[in-house]
Amino acid sequence: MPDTATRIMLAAADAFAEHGFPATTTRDIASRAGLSPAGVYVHFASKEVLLFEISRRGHARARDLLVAAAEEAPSPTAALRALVGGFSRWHAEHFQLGRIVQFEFRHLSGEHRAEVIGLRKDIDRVLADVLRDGVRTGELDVEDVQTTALALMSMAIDVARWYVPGGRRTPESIERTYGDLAVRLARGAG
Amino acid sequence: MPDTATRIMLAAADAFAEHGFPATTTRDIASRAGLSPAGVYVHFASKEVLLFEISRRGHARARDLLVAAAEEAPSPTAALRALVGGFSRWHAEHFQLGRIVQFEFRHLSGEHRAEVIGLRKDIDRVLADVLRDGVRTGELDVEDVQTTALALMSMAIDVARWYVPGGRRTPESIERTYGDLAVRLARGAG
DNA sequence: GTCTATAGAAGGATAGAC
DNA sequence: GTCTATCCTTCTATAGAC
Repeated sequence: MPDTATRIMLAAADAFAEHGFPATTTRDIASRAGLSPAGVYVHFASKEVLLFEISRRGHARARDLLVAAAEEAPSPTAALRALVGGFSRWHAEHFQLGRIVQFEFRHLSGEHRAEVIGLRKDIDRVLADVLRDGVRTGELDVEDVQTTALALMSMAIDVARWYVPGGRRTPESIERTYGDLAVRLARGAG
Repeated sequence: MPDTATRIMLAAADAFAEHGFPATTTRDIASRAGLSPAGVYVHFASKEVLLFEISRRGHARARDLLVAAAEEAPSPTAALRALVGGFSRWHAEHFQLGRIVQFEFRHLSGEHRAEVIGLRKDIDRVLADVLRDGVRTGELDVEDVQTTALALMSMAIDVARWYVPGGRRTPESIERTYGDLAVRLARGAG
C-alpha cells in the first residue's frame, strides 16, 4: 500500500485525466483516495499544487526516458527511432499522465508553469540535438530541424489524446510504427 | 455587426479557447458578448449547447475544407500535400476553434458527442482514402494506411495546441512545411 | 429580447474535535 | 493525520419586470 500522499496523487491523476482539472472536484479526489474531503489538505495545500506535483513528476520522468534513450543509441538514426518510438509508447502506456501533462498545463499558476516550461525545453532539446547530429553525419536529411522536431513531438504527444487501452493498437505496435515513421520523415527521399 | 447569437458564439469560442469549457463561466461569455448573464439563455439553452454548436460548425468547416482540397488535387501526392498542409494551416489560423474542437470534445453530452463523432469519421476517411489512392497508383508507399493517416492528423491537429500568433511560424510557412513533411512520410525511402 | 434579482446547488478550503 | 461540520464564494439557470 503506497503512502497517503502517493495515493492522493494517483487518485487525482485518474480524476484529472478523466474530467480535466477544472471539472474535477476535490471531493472526487478524496473519495477515490479513500479519504474525507478535508483529508486531502493535510498533504497538499490546494488542488492546483496537486496538479503541479503530478505535472512536474510526469515531465521529469518523460525527460529522463528520452535522455536515456538518446544516450544508449549507437547512431543518430537509431537514437531518432528510439526517441520517437519510446516517447510515443510512453504516451500510450501512460496516456492518463500524458493527457494531464500536455493538456492541463494552462491551469498551472504562473510560478509553477514556469518551472514546468523549463522541463519542456529540456525535452524538446534532446530531439532537436539528435536531428542535428544526424544532419552533421549525413545520415539524416532535414530542412528545418526545429519544425521537424516539433512535428515529431506532435505525433507522439497526440497519442495520449486518441489512445484507448485494449484497442487495435498496442503500446508496442505504436512504438514500432512511430519509430519507423520518424526515420522515414527525417531520412528524406534518400 | 453580426447578430446576437453569432456574437455569443464568438464570445464563447474566445472564452473556451482561453480557459477551457469547464473553467469558463456564463458570466464571462455574456460579458464578452456585451450582454447580461441572463441574455445568453434567450439564444442558447445551456453552456453545453453553446459548446456543441461551436464544435459542430467547426468540424463541418474543417471537413468541407479537406474534401474540397482532395477533390481539386490532380494526383494523390498533390492531394496529400494539400490536405495535410491545409489542415495544419487551418489549425494555426483558427487555433482557438481548433483547441475547442479537439480538446473540449469530452465535455459534450452523449448525444451531441455522437453527432460530432460522425463528422470526425468523415474527416479521417478523406485522408485515408487519399493514401490508399496513392498506394494503388504506386505514387505513395505506406505500410499501415490507418496509422499513417492518424500520425499525419496528429501533426496537424497538434498545431492548435502549440501555435502562437505573431510567432516565428506563420500559417503559410506551416502549410508549406507540413505539406512537405507529409509527402516525405508517405513517399517512403523512394 | 434584454434587463435586474435571485433561486438553488456545488465547490474549495478551513475549524476544531478526536 | 483523519474525521465531521460548515463557511463562504461562485456558478448555472430561471423568474418576472419592461
